[in-house]
Amino acid sequence: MTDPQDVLCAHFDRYLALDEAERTALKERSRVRRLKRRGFLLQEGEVCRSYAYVVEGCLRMYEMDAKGVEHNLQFALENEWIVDIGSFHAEKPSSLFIEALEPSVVVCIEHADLLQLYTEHPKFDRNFRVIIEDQFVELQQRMLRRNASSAEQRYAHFVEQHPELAARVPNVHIASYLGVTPEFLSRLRAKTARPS
Amino acid sequence: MTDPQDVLCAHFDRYLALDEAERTALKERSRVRRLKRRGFLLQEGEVCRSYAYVVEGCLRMYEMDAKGVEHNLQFALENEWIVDIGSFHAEKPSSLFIEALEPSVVVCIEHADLLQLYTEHPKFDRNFRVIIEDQFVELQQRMLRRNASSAEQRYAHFVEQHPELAARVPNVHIASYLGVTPEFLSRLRAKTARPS
DNA sequence: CTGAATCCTTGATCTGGATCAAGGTCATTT
DNA sequence: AAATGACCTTGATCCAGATCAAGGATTCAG
Repeated sequence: MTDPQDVLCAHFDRYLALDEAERTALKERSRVRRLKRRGFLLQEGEVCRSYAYVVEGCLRMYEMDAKGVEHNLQFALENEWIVDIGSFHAEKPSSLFIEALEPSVVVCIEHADLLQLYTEHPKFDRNFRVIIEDQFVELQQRMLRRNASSAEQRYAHFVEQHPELAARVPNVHIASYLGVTPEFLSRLRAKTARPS
Repeated sequence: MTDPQDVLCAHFDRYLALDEAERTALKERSRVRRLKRRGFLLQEGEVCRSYAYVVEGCLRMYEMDAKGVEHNLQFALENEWIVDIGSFHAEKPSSLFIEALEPSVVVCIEHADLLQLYTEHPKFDRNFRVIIEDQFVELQQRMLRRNASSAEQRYAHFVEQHPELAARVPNVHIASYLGVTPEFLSRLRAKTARPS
């Protein structure tokens, strides 16, 4: 049960549980990858070839702007998915990077394999639909917060909702995710820690 | 072919085309609603009961904050979907409003009906998965722009990508969607219109 | 053990965009 | 034909957060 692919199967069982055939197909059509800290799963200009499920570790997906500044779009901890869906489906070059923040283990499904899974076992259509819907809802709420709340409120909310990330990920990356500079986040932290 | 439900069927044909049985099921399980300008499809506190496809008109989805300020999350023109997916699937009260900005015609699918469609015709799982994926990718890009670009750049991009909306929707709403005040958007417009 | 990344912090200053206030133009209602 | 309200604009002022600059604390490679 510590086998990465079994972990992935168990993950799907939290949605519409898989039967034996689906489980086998999933294992055949996925593969385990290990990344060292700072290793890239995707770099700007490449096509995003795999839909990745994190079994262990922590990754981030970000874009680099014209000035070389990075903007974090998403983190993925254990049991979360990470992929540039646009690039993956269109098989077009991505503008994003996916980097491991810790030594990580992911289970990858490539484009052709996922299509096979979809057509041979429609349950995957269903499960991936639900997975994406959940991510979509979260992203919508994040967008609303970005427009409706101050940096201070956004940071407080982040720490409350993602204590795990707040503890494991450097503040520079959290700042970028929240849309503020690391300096300003540092000041916010100083303020809320000791409102003496 | 000017029948709203036929328009909806035609829309699905752009993904995995529907067969006769699916088409019939879809028509049975959806219903047409007409909204006058300023009419609400959803109000804060209600459960979002319908997945809505816009056949004619224009709607917006927004949240109202503690100070009574509105924050636009999404617009929907002809051939676009609008729904609070979180509320819809969990059948929990929404914090959002969906309002018609023009007299509009929408085709609505209610929760129980959509579940029926999903289980009786797995193709709907597929099609709705793809529809959501596309919306998700757009929202991700919007999130990145929100963090990486200035208000001026975001507005320019909006006008370029959504000339239709820029023409049909009052600037107050565009400002809110972009995350700036109407006053500031007005100044941006004045600047770019005549850099004399 | 040592130099060099990373990461965090703090200060001084600057600015994009908010806020407050007022006036102007239409369109819709009565 | 007023009158209300929706929408846009412009000015004056203010502030949240950026930028620039420097220093300290860990961690890590050689």
